[in-house]
Amino acid sequence: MERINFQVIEKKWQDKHKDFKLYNNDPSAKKFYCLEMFPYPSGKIHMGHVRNYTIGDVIARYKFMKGFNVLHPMGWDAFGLPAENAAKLNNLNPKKWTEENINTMRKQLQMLGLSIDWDLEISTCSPEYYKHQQELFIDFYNKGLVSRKETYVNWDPVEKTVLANEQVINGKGWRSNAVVERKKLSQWFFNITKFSNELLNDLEGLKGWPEKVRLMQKNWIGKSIGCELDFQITDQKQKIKIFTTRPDTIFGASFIAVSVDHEVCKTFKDNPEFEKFKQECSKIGTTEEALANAEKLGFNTQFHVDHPFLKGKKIPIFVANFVLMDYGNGAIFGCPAHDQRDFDFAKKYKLPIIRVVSDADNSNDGDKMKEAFTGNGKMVNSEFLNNLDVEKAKNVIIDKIENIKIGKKQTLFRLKDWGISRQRYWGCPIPMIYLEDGSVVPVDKSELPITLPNEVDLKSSGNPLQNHPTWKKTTDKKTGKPAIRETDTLDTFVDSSWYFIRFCSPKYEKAPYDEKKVNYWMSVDQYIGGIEHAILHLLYSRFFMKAIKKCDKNIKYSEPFKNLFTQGMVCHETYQDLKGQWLYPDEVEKVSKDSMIKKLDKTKVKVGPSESMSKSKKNTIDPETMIKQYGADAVRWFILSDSPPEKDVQWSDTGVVSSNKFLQKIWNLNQLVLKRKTSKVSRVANKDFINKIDQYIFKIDKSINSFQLNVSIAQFYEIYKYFNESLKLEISDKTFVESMIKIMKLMIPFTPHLAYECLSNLKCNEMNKWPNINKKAVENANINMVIQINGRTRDVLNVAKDITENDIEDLIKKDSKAKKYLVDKKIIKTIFVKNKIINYIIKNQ
RNA sequence: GGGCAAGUGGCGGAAUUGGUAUACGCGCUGGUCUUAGAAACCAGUGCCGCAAGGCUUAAGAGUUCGAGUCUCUUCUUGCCCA
Repeated sequence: MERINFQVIEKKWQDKHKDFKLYNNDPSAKKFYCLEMFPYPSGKIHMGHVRNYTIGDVIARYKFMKGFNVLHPMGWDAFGLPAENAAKLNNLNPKKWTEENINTMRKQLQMLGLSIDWDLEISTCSPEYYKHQQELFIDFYNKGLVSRKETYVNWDPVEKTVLANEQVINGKGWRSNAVVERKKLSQWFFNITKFSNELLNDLEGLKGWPEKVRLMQKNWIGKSIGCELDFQITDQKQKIKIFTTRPDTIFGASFIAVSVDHEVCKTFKDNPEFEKFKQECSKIGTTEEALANAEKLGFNTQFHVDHPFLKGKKIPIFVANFVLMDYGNGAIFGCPAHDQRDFDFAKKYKLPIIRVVSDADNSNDGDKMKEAFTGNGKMVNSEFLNNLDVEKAKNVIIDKIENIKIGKKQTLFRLKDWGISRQRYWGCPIPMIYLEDGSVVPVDKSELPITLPNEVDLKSSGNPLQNHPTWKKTTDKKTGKPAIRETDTLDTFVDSSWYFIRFCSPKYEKAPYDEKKVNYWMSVDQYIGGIEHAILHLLYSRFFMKAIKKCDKNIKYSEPFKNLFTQGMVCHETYQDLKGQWLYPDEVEKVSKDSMIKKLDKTKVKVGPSESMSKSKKNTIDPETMIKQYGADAVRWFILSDSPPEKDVQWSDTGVVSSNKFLQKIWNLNQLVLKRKTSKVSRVANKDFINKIDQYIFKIDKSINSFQLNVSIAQFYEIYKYFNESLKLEISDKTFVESMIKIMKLMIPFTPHLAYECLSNLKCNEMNKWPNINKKAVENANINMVIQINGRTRDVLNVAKDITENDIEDLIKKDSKAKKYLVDKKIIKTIFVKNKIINYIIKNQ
C-alpha cells in the first residue's frame, strides 16, 4: 500500500487554502464568532496552544460546514513584562524581540493548518491598536469610569517599581530580594465597581458558561448585605462606625476590633507597646490569605463602647491584626459564639462568649462551645429578637437601627476598582497630561496615538518612561502651555479586554470599532481558553463591554462572550537526574517497564508525576518537532483523542505514533475504496450499510455539538473498523465512494489536510458542506431490546423499533437465551419499557 | 476553615441521562510473516471459575422491577476562595 507523505499534502493544502475564508457571500446565513484566547508571543507555541487552537478550529470549521458565516481571527497579546526582561538580558529592543516571536509563532500556527483568517491579525503593541485603546480610555474618562486614587502598593525599593502580589515572595521582591515596602502611590483606576451589580446579576444570563466559572466570578464580586452601625465610645464624644454582615448577633458582641490604621489608634502614636504591635502586624503581609493564617493578635486600648441596646453594658475596644482598613470602615464588632475568627480571638484574650443563635436546647452553652456556630437557628439571649430565625432577625435589627438613627443598611462588595497603572515601558501609554497648575487632563484625541519612544534605557532602575530625557515633555494643545505626560503605562489586561471587539473591524481607522460590524459579529458565540482566566480576564472583558455600551448607545451588547469553554492543560511526566536537575523528555531513555536512564551518562532518572507542561520543570514537548515528525493532522488528532477537552490530557509519544498510524490506515482505506470493483450487490446489505453510516454521522455531529471531541474520535475508529469489514460485503462501489465522501467530510474539522486530500481523490465537488443528518435512518433503526429476569440481563434481542410487548414475548418464548429461565416459573410482574427493556419478575412454582 | 467538582480495568477514558457497565485508544499476551528485529495483519485481554455461572463502577446504607447515574453517611483526590 502506498504510504502517504503528510508533509507533502499538508504543504499542498495549506498553500491551496491560503485565502480560504470561513464565510460565504450568503447574506441570509447566520453568523458564528469563534474565538480562542489569543497568545502572548513568548517565543514558540507550546502544546497548550496546540490544544486550544485545535479545539477552536474543529468548532470553526464545523460551523462553517453547517452553513454559518464564521469569524475566526487571531492576534497577539504583545505587551508585557517578559519582553522587557528579555530585552534587558539580550540588550535589544522589546519591540524587536516581540516581533520576532510573533513571526515564529505565526509560522508555527500556520503549520497546524488552522482555519484562521490571517487578514484580521492584530497585535496589541502596534500603535494602530493601542491608539484606539487610548481613545477608549479617554471616552471612559469622560464618562466618569476612570479615576485617580491613592492606594497601597508593594514597592520594591531596589528596582524602584511596583510589584504584583505574585512577585512578592516571602515579603521580598522576586528579582531584587529586597524587603518589599507598603507604599502609598497615586494610580489610575477603572471604576469597575460602578458595575458591581450588573456584573453580578448578568451572570445569571450567561447560560453558556461553565457553572464553575460563574460561581468563581460571583464569589469574586462578593456581594454582602449588612449594615453600618455607630458605637458611642464610653465617656467620650467620639463614635466608632463599624460594618457587619451579622447585625442579628449584636447581643452576642463582646469586643470591638479596629485596624491599626484606624483613627482611634492616633492616641497611641507615641506608645512604644502599640508601635511594637503595629510592627508585628506589618510583618504578616497584605494578602487576605496571609492575614487569615496568621495568629490572631490584639492590642487592648483600655477604651470601651456602650452597647446600643443594653443599658450600662460596656464592650472593650481592641486593635486587631485581622481587621483591614479597606474592608468596611476598618472596624467590626466581634461575636465569638458565631464567628470562628472572633471565637479564636475571644479565647486568646479571655473575652466572654455569649450564644445568641441556638440550634437546639443549648441557649446558654457559650462558655462550653468548642467552635463558633455559624448555622441557622432561633435567636436567644437577644431581647426583642428572641425566637426569630437569623434572616428575620437581620431585617428586624436593621429596621431598628435605622429607626433610632445609629446606622443604616448597606451593601458591600468584595470587588475592588481595577488599578491599571504600571511603572513599565512595554505597555500602552496612558493618554493623560499634567499641567503646570496641577490639573490632570486627557490629551486631545487628535494627538493619538501617544507612541512609545524607541530609544529607551531599560538597564537603570525605576520607570523607563520617567527616566527618558525628553519623552514626557509636551504641550497642552488647548492652552499651548508646557505639560508633562503620564509616564505609567496600562496594565496588559486592558489590552486583552477589548481585542475581541477590534477583531470585528481590525482595519477600521476612524474609531476603535465599526458599530455595524460589532453589532453583526458580537457577541462571541464560542470563546475558548484556559480556566486560569476564569476571573480577571473575563471580568475585565465584561466590564469593557458594559463600559463601551455606556459610552456608545448604538452598541447592542452588554456581554462579550455568549458561550465559554475552558479547556484542560497538557501534562507530561517530569524527570530528574541524581543531582536533582530537571531533564527534558528527549534527554531520557526507557530501559525497562519502570526504570529510566539519562541518555548522556546512563545514570538513573527519577520519574515524577505528570504535571502541566512548564519550562521550569522541562517536561515540555515541542509542537513543531512533533508536527515535522508525525504531521500536523496526527498531532491535532492525538491532542483531541485522549481526554475530554475540559480535562487535563497527558501527552504520550505512543499516542501520537498511533494517531499517525491510524491516519495512514484511513488513507489506505480511501485507496481501497477507489480501487474496489464489485459486480454483486445485495440491496439489503447496501441499505444496512448506508443506514449505519447515517447513524455515525448523527453521532459525530452530536458529540461535536457537546464538545465531546474525544468521543468523536472514538467514533471514527469504529467507523474505520466497520467500513473495513464491510468492504467484503455485497455493497456497491458507488455506495462506498459516497459514504467515504461523507466520512471524509466529517473528518475535515479534525484532520483537514488528510480529509481534503482524500476528498479530492474521491472527486468530491462540494467539500465544505456538512453531510445531511438522515433523521429517518436514526429513528427507524433496529433497537436492542434487553431481556431481564428478576432484574438480571439474560439476553439482548435486536428487533424492529416500536415492537409491542406481545411480539417481544413471542420472540422470547420462541428463541432466546432467556427462555430457559422461564420454564416452570410463575411470572408475578412484567415491566415493559418500549424500545428499551422487558423485565420479568418470577417466582418458583 | 468554607465552597465546588470528581472517584469506572494495568493506563487515558465511554455509557443515548435510571435500562446490555468497561465503547474507542494505549499497554500487555499469543499467532502469521521475517535470518532476526521493526512494521503490518489476525486473535485474546475487568476479576473468580474447566464450564454453567457468579462477582465488579472509592467504602457502606437507602429508594427502585432495575443504580456508574438519584438520596444519605464515610473516605480520597483536584480546583477555587480564605
